[in-house]
Amino acid sequence: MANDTKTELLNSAERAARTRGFDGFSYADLSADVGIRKASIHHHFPTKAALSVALMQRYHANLKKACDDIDDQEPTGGGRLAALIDRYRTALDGGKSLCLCVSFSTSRDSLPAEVIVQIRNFRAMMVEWITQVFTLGVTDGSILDVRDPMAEAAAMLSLIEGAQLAARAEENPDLFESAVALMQQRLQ
Amino acid sequence: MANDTKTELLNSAERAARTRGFDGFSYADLSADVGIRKASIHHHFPTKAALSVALMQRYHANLKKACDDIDDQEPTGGGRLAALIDRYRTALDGGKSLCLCVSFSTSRDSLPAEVIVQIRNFRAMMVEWITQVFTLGVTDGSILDVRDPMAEAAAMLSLIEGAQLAARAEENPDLFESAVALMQQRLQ
DNA sequence: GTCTATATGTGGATAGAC
DNA sequence: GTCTATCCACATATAGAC
Repeated sequence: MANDTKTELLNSAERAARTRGFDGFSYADLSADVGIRKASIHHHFPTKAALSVALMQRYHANLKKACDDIDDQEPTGGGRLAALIDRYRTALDGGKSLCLCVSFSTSRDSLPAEVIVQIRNFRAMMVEWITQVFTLGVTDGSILDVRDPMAEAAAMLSLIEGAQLAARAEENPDLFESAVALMQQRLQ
Repeated sequence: MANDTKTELLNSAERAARTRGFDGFSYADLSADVGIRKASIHHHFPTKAALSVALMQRYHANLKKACDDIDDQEPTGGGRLAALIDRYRTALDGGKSLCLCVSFSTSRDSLPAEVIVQIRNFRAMMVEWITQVFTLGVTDGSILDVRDPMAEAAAMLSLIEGAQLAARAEENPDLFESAVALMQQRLQ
C-alpha cells in the first residue's frame, strides 16, 4: 500500500515541487522519475491542479503528525521548538529543497483556488501549534525573553521559512544556521 | 531615456517575476503588457536568461540606492531598520508581489549561473548593510536587546523575506505585519 | 492500470523584410 | 527597432487499444 504507483507519483511530485517550484516540473519529469508513461499519470491525477491539491493535503497531514510526534517526544517548549527547527533543517536537504508551502507561495497564480485555502489552513495550523509551544516555554522557563506567544509564533514561522529560502537561494545550508542561530540561543 | 522600450520591458518583467515567479511569465506576457511583438523583445534581451541577469542587476542597484537613501534620511539605527521594513512592506503591494530575490530563489534551477552569483552578492550586500544598522542601533540605543549584530542581520533578512512570503501566500498584507510586529517593538 | 498515438496550445528563439 | 512568419521543443490533456 505504501509503495503503490500513486504514492510514488506523490513522492516524485513533492520532491520536484520543493526543489523547482510548481511551474518547474512537468508530467514528463514524473514519468521519467517514476517509470510510467505520461498518459498513465492522468489516470491517478486527472489534472496538475488535482495533483497540487493532493500534494498539499498529504503535506498538511504529515506536518500535523510531525508536530504531534514532537509533542510526544519533547516535554519542554524549548525542546519542541528546537525539534521544529531541526525538522525544517532536515527538509532543506542541504539547500536543495523547500517547505512545500513556501514553494507554492511563489507560484500562487498557477494554483487552483482550493490550494490557496489549503495553504491558509496549513499556516494557521502551524502558527497555532507554535503559539502553544511558546506558551509552554513561558510556563516551564525553557524559552527566554518571550513577550507575546502569538506574535512570537508568527515571527518564528516567517523566520524559518525565510531561512530555508536563503539557504535554497545559494544552495548553502550554512545560511539556514546563521538565520536561526539567535532563536536557538533562546532555547534551553 | 527613462521611458524607452527597454526600460518598459524591464518594468513589466520585474512586476511579472515578482508576482508569478520566473517560470510564471513569458515573452508573450511582456508583449501584451508593453505593446510590442514577442520577436521584438529578443532585440533588447536575446534570451530570457539575459533578461533575468539584467533584472537582478537593476534590482541590486535599486536596493543599494534605497539603503543609501535611508542612511541619508534616518540618523538612528532604529529609524533605519524601520525604514527598511517599510520598504519591504511597500514592495509587497498588498500581498501581490515579492522581493525579486525571494521570487528567484524558488526558481533557482531555471536561472543561469550568473544570476545565482548575483543573488549571493545581493544578499551579502543586504546583510552587511543591516549589520551596520544593528551596530549603530547598539551605539545610539535605538534598537533594544541586540546580542550580536551579524546574527541579528541574518535573522532580520530571513524574517522580512519570510514575512513577505507569508503575506503573498494568502495575498494578505496583515500577515506581514504580524510577522514583523515583535521586531518593530524593539525599535525606538 | 498502463500503453500508443494524438490533439492543441504555448514556450523561447530565429530569419529576413521593412 | 519593429514587424510577419515560422521553427521546434515541450506543456497539459484525451481517445481508445490491450
